[in-house]
Amino acid sequence: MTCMYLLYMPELPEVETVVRELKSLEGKFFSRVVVHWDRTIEGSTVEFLEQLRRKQIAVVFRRGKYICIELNTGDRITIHLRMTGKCIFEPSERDRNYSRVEFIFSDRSTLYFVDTRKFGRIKWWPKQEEFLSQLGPEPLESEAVLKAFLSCKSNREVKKVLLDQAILAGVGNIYADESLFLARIHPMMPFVEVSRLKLKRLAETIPVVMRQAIENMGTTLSDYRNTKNMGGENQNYLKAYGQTGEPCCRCKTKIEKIVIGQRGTHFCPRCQTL
DNA sequence: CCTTAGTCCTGCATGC
DNA sequence: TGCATGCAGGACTAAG
Repeated sequence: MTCMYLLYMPELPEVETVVRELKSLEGKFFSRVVVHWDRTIEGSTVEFLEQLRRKQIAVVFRRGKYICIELNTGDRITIHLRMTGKCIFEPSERDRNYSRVEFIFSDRSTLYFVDTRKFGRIKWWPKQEEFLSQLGPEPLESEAVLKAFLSCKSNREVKKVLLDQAILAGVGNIYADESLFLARIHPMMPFVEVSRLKLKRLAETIPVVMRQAIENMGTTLSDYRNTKNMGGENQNYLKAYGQTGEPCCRCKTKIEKIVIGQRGTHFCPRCQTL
C-alpha cells in the first residue's frame, strides 16, 4: 500500500463550512490589519489597509469558492483560499510561520489568514464596482445546473467544463471527479457529445455531492482545516478522487488516474466509458 | 473564437 | 543520511 500524498483544494463545500463559522465576524470592527506577504493582497496593499480602517463588517457570505465580507459602507472584501489558504482564529505554532495576513478586531479577537503556498488572494472591492460578475450559477440546485449545461455548447472535455467557474461557480477537482463518477460519465467525453439523459443525471448529481460534502464539513486530505483548525469528514466518502488503484465500489475495476488540463483526474474505466 | 502552456509557491516524495 | 529534482494545482495571463 503506497502512501498517497494528496493536496487539499478548498471547493464550494469547504468554503461554505468556513463561511458559516466566519459569520461570527458580523458586527465586528477592524482595529488593525497586518500584511506579512504583500502579494496576498490583490491591488494596492496601502489602499486595502486604508479602506478597512475602523470599518464594520455587515455580512459574511459565500459566492462560488469566494469568501465574501460586506462592510457597512457597502464595499466588499473577497478571500480566495486557492490551494492551501486557511482562515484560523487559533493558529498552531506551525500555522504562525505561514500567517500572511492578520485581521485584528476591536474586541481583540484575531483572524489569521494562513497560506503555505501563498496562492491565496484577498481583494477589496469598492461598492460601485461590478462584483464577481464572471461567475456562473451556484451548483446547489439541479434546475440551475441543467440550465447552465443546456446553454453550454463547448467542445471541451466535460471535466474541463465542470472546472470552469464561469459555467458553474464552486466545483473543483475533487467534486468534479466525484460527480462524473456517480453520473457515470467519462471525464474526457467532449461536453457537447454528452447525451441529454447523462447531462440531466449529472445536473442532479452535482448538488447532491455538494450538499453531502457540506453536511460532512468538507473534505480533508492534507491541509484543509476549518477556522478551529479541525478537519472535515467527507474524505471518508470519496468514491473516485484519490482512489487510484482501488476497486470501484460498483464493479471492482481499478480506479485509474489520468491528466486533463494539468489536473489529476480519477475515474472508473468500466463504469465511465467514452 | 478557441486551446495550450507558463506563472505563482512550497512541502513532501522520490531517486541516487 | 543528504542533497537535488519533480510534482501538485486555481486562476490568471500570454502565446499560438
